[in-house]
Amino acid sequence: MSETAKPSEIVPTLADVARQAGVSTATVSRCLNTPGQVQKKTRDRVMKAVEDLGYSPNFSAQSLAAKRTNTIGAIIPTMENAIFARGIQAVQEELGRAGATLLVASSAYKPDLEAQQIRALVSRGADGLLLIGHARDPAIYEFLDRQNVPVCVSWAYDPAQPKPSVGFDNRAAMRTMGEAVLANGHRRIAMISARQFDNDRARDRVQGVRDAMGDAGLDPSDLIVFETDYTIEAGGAALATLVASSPGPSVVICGNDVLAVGAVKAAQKLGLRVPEDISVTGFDDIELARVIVPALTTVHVPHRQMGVLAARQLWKMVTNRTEADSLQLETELRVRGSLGRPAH
Amino acid sequence: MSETAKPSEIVPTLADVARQAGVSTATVSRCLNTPGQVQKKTRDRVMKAVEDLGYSPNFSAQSLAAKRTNTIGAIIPTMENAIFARGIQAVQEELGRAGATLLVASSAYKPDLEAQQIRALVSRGADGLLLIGHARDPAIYEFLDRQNVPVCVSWAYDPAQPKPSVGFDNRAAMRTMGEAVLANGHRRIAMISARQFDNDRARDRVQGVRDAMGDAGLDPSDLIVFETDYTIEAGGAALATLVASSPGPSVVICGNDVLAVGAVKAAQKLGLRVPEDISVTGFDDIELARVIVPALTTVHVPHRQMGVLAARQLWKMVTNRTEADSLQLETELRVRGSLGRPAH
DNA sequence: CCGCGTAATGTAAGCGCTTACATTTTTTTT
DNA sequence: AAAAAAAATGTAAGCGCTTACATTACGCGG
Repeated sequence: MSETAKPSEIVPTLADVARQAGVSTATVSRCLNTPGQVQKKTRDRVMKAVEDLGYSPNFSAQSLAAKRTNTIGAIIPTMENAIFARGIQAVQEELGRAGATLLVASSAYKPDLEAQQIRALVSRGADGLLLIGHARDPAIYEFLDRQNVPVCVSWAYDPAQPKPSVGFDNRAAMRTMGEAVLANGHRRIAMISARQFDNDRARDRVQGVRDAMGDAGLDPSDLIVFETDYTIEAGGAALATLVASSPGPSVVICGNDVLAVGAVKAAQKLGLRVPEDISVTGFDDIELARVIVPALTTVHVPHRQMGVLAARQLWKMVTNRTEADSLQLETELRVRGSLGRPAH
Repeated sequence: MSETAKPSEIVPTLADVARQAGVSTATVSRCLNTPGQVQKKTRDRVMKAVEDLGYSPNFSAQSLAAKRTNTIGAIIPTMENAIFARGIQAVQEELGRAGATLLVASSAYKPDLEAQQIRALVSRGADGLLLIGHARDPAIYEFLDRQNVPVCVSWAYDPAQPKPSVGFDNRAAMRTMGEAVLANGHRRIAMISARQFDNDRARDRVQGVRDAMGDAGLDPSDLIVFETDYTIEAGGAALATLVASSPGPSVVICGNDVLAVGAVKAAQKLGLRVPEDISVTGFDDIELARVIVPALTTVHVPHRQMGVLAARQLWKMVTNRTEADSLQLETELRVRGSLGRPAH
């Protein structure tokens, strides 16, 4: 059935449908887009022709003519972390409800790759863009403004930033975690984080822990921060390095659950019991956090809800051509087995 | 910086660049697409104009005129399972190397949603489509043939099917698992699977276990199959149901790792030790499989490699406008702690 | 310095659709 | 039943780009 497709078979166009139905192309177009405007009898005839010919509109032509694509672009750091996968799935569903399509690209946490993807999505006619975190080259925002493409930032919340954001306060969330850690009596605190330089969320999370330390009368600069990639292996390697130092930390606060899982596994492999010998905490509350033993103490983030709200906000910006407000979501500390009191 | 964008700011077009550089639009187009054809001096002038104006080509116009989008569409069942996320990430990277873009949609394992997404991607001008598994309404393949859109199937391998596939033999892979289970002495075998009706991979995996049973002189129809969704919760619920039956199974073979993780967790919650009281196996070998204790005995699938090969194959079909061959990948049984000998 | 072949550039015809505006048909009003 | 208003349909001008073909510029042998 799928020999080298017959080159004679030509894909039908609007004009073909119009001819077949004996109407003008305008009428066919209206049947498809604003069916209310055309008489039932005509419409039926047109729809039959559409059916018979197996017509399917050409998206490029459509958006070229209409100057609208009903498409939203999203660029996430990676598809391999469940938090983005889940959030973006929610965005997709919500946009689908509104009749829009989502185009997803991933940047592998690389700013220049992200810039490239942004250009690609814009040139594809994305009506709006969903970006993760505020931090990026101002030139990008200028470009976006010039192209008139509305942007909504997510996975972060900061109304002071130029672009509206739908997300949570990473710093405050991690401060809560820091407080819980301190309340357990920990004083030798280390942190495994993503690179802070080009990742504002990572930066905020580190700052949150420092805030908690400062509030407790400790010197925030005592916090040991180890920067690495967001992978299980990297988390494990980081933990190994940290415990090898002296004095080793009694708790390792991880920038996300993936790192934390790596850390727990590595600790156990080194013969350390979690949390008796060393405590570990995460961030995000992905499935992994509850599968691992002990379960991770972590910060629960409502990823799906965030996706839904971000989608709505962005779509509002696109359809009304107005700026939207920032929206803050609540996170919640989930205390589970991986956090205990220090040994001595 | 991003007040309601000034409506006066107009997005520059090819013609604007041409005017600014004092050349024709054809020359500008050539500078961008086939720079070799234009003299260095002219090219520099044009590139400067492009830069100055911040010009970025309009994708719709481009593909409308060129009848080519350099875009591949992929429809996966879900983004929430790491196996697809990872494989698709590899596809994306490989296509990127070839200068193509990947558009991803997910169908939530729903055939009608998948059909809709296929139409959407085709009308967006996807030059080719990557689909998961062979099983779908023949009308869809007819539509695709009519539209001249090459298709490559992945996550499955069956050269007898009309469309070329890049993947592995689900049936043979699961037969290997069945053999390992039998070799451990299990005779009361249950399986938790996805719906077989519209999922050929699930069907093949069940069949694989039956094959192994038949070979061992057992009655393949003795296999108890419980069909449910591919989620941790569903896997747990399924296990609870299975162990409540009498005689309970001594091993539960799961259609994938996600189900298996749910099953292990549920068994442990019921006070059953894995594998002493009950064995559990998975399929895919995702990260979760090694994080859980005991680690899952599972079938390792080279997802990234599969993605890379599928991408190449598909791109070859698109650029050469020819059919490509099917490619078979090897899977490998990974025996870990979750599979043991039955209690008695 | 002419004529020729080749390389560089320009001209203009679409690609398939939407939509403002013009025209025709139907319905409503008086 | 004619006039006015409203609804349905048609006409045709683009949308921003690519590309076949036409034209011009350039380099070189004779």
